[in-house]
Amino acid sequence: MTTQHRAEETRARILQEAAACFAQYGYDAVGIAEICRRAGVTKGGFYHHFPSKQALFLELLNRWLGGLDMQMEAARRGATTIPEALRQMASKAQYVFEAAKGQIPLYLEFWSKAARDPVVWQATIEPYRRYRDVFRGIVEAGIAEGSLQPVDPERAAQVIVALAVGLLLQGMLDPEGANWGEVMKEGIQILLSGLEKEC
Amino acid sequence: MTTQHRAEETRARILQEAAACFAQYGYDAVGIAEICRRAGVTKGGFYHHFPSKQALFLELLNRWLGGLDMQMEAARRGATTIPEALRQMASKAQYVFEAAKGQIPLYLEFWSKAARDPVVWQATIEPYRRYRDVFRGIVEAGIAEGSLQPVDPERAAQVIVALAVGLLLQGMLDPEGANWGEVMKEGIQILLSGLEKEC
DNA sequence: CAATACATACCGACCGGTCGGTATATTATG
DNA sequence: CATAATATACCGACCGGTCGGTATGTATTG
Repeated sequence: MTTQHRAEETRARILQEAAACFAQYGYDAVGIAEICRRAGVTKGGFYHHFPSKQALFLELLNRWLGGLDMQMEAARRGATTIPEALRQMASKAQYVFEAAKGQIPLYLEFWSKAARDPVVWQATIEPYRRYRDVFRGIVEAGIAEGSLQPVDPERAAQVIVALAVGLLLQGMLDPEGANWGEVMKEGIQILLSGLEKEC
Repeated sequence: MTTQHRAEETRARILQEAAACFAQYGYDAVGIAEICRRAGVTKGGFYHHFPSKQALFLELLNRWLGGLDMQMEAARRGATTIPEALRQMASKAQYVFEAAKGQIPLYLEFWSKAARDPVVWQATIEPYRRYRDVFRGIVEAGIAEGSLQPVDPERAAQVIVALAVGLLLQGMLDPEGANWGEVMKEGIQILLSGLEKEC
């Protein structure tokens, strides 16, 4: 096996263990030493792969956001009408919830840091605005194709994003409190009842 | 001035400055020393009033939650029909957003800690479940009085809370990105369009 | 004088990051 | 093909500094 490949594996192990540590204890609470211990590397090895603790954190953030992007793209492409697309996204969300079970605290960690650190903020706010724009485009398309009522697309998009984010948070605080994927579908359903043109 | 009164003022100053510090820098990033400096007290003084940093944090949390309770109670009492009550709460939210402007990161800090610390979690989850129950009761009442469609009250309540929480988060990440109070009203409006019985 | 409300001085643990060094793989050279 | 030169991957001791918390002193008040 090439050293290059081995290095990639080490790097991946660090990322994986770091994600677990951050999710469990929080960014500040977990030290580099602990991550190194769990990943089977020493501090020297760690700082060979990452210039700082924050850089490691940012890489985790970007990987997560990249995954979300792909999920959303796929859901939209696979649908014919706009309400259909939204419903499919809601269904996808169920899978996201399932996959993200113990990791949601990590996402909360992202947001918490974003509120303070300008660099993290930039990395967070940019895709978040992208999502809002995507949904605004979707709502606009829905209005154009006549399947949605002529609401303010910007506002509607904000509401949709808010619903998704809010459910993520509830899922974090009370993971066993409900089938959050189902609640997401129900929520989108209620929103669509108010948005769809068919009364 | 009595010493008792002076002590209360010192205590209040510590709480106030601590809230500002936590909101600005985050729980972990700000040290006791900084809070003391800004409050014009020394460490000895601080630990005379609070047994620990976490105790201070919990007191701030409880004060915030208590305030929310009162706002919601008032909104419900002042309305005749259920949709009316929800709309009024949405309007109140606008005021909450305004008042909480720079403090929302602090609330995020609460949630972030709640995901980890069992004590903070208990203090957070309990009123949060209370809110969900309140909204479930409201939706049930709305169905009973015939102003809302017969949806699952539990789910509807979860959706409402999710919307509120999500908007809080958006308001934190991008305070100047929108008039979040207005978006809240719009969101409740859309939800009600889907929930109200009038088609 | 007793109790309250602070101030001062200090402790020990810990943490992010650095640095000199080593072992192994890769490449260049003769 | 052998070997020298270099780059990569990683080690682990160490450092400056910070932080939550404590022990003890002192001034004020009832």
